[in-house]
Amino acid sequence: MKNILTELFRTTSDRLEYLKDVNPIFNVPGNQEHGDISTNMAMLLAKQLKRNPREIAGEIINNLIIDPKVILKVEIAGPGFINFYFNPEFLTAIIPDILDKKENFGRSDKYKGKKATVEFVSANPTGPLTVGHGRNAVFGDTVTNMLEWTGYSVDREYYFNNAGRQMRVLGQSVKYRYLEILGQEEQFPDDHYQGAYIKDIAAKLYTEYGDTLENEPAEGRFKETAEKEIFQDIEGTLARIGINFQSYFNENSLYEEGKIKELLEIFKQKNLSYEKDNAIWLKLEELGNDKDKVIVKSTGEPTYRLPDIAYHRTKFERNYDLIVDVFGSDHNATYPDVMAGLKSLGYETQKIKVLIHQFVTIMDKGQAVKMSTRKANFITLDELIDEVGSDVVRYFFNMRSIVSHLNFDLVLAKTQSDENPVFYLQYAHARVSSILKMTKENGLECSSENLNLLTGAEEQSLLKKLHQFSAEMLYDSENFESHRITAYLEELAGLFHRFYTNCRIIGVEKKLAEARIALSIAVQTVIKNGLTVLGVNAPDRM
RNA sequence: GCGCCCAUAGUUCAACUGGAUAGAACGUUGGAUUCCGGUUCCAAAGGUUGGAGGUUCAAGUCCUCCUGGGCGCACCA
Repeated sequence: MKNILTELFRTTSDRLEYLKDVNPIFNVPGNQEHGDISTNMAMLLAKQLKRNPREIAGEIINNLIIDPKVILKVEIAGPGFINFYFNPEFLTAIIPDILDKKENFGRSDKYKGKKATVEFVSANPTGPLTVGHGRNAVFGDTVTNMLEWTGYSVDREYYFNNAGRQMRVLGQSVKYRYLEILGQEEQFPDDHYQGAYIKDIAAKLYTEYGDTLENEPAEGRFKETAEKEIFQDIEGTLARIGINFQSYFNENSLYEEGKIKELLEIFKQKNLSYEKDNAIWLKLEELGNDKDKVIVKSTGEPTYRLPDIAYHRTKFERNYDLIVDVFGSDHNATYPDVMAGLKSLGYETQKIKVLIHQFVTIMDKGQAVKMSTRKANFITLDELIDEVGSDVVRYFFNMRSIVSHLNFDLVLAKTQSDENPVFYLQYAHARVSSILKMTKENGLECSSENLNLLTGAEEQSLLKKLHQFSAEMLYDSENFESHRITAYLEELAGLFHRFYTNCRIIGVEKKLAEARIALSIAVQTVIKNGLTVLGVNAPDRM
């Protein structure tokens, strides 16, 4: 509907000069009395033209060439809104469109030919994924789906570092546990990884090698085995919620390919770095940030900033049109340094979109579940999936805007009733399948022949909602807001249940029944497409 | 102390470049259903949008200050 109006105003701007300067915004009013679509543009123009908004609105309406088959009525309301009412017959045209496009309905080719990369999860292999990683993983994957839905070709990328202090500690932790098995009880250091998975890895090494590793360094087989095992575990967990990465980018490769050295050289040549106290500093203050930061420690080891900048350089070199980074809020202070560094090198940093999500609190019976990674009393993502299943995990993590904290209610997540929105949605989808089965037994088919019979209030509301789907998907994708999809789907499912309660299919006249079947299938298709983008299953029976 | 984010109904959250009477779900209370799935539907009650100023024809939304919370302030990542 919005597209039609946009086109209408574009042609009208030939006659009204001032329409050329305004970007028309169309809204779906919350109140039905305000029409199907409304625009506030007359009010916006009022200021720059210094004229009465209602007068401008009248002038605009007089210049619109309206096809009565499409738009039934246009009116001026309130301080100067222009409200459009669509022709019910036009609204039904969405049904054959949906039935025709099926699983592709709602896609757009706006960004066809564009390439994007989405970096997410990016947890180093020091332990199993936590629920915090879960939000990152699900959101990142959904963003990828949304981008694909608008035409982008997208790579999912997982960036990790298997060198450095964290990993050394990991190897040592495993060795401690291994020596414990050999009977050498030593004080397990407080700052080492205490999770049970460390003991499992140590036990596995013992089973395989007996006591022959006693004198091996922690850096060797202990660390390597731990990394391998943990990565397998992480990949397994991600696969359970339908996430598969196209690429795992190892920080190490930046060193091996000389990218770090090269970057350091460039900073030096451009006079963006300097030496002080035996370390190399990046002139971030000069670049508009808080203060200068160390990029190479006095020990000769780079800090995370240098490889991070080098890593993002490779993203530019790989010619992505859009570079998305999904981070937890604990990273909110680190990325500005990286951005400043890249900008100083002349990269178009506006291509980078950093999405910061807030943390997750697990609520069980009204109580927040306390979590500490070191003490290993955190809930792993795997355990959460065991508890509630993949669909609920994916849906709940997508349900809220990433800027707000997420309360994950375990009790609610486990209930299979209307309290749980996932089941409400999946039920609506399954219900259509059930209807189709029943109607078939009654000799009824799906038909788009008599859609003009769909004039009831419930039917009209559903049709209008279906019209919004494509625009909603595009908007959500462009704004990286997957939670709006869940809100849309819940509204659609609600309208469907209402329709179903009030509009019978079996027992009414055949033409009407078959039109209603077509509408039901259209609704089912849209629910399924929305759920697919969210990564949630749409079952035919429950 | 400094930086980023947040504060909306009893609870969890929406509110589309600032728009019309701030919406929904759950919970609560009351009701419907001889039905194509009782995992459904309808209705009611529930709000000074944390507080105080400001900008605007119009502010939950923008600006300033205050209060309360999350995250971060390393030659860790």
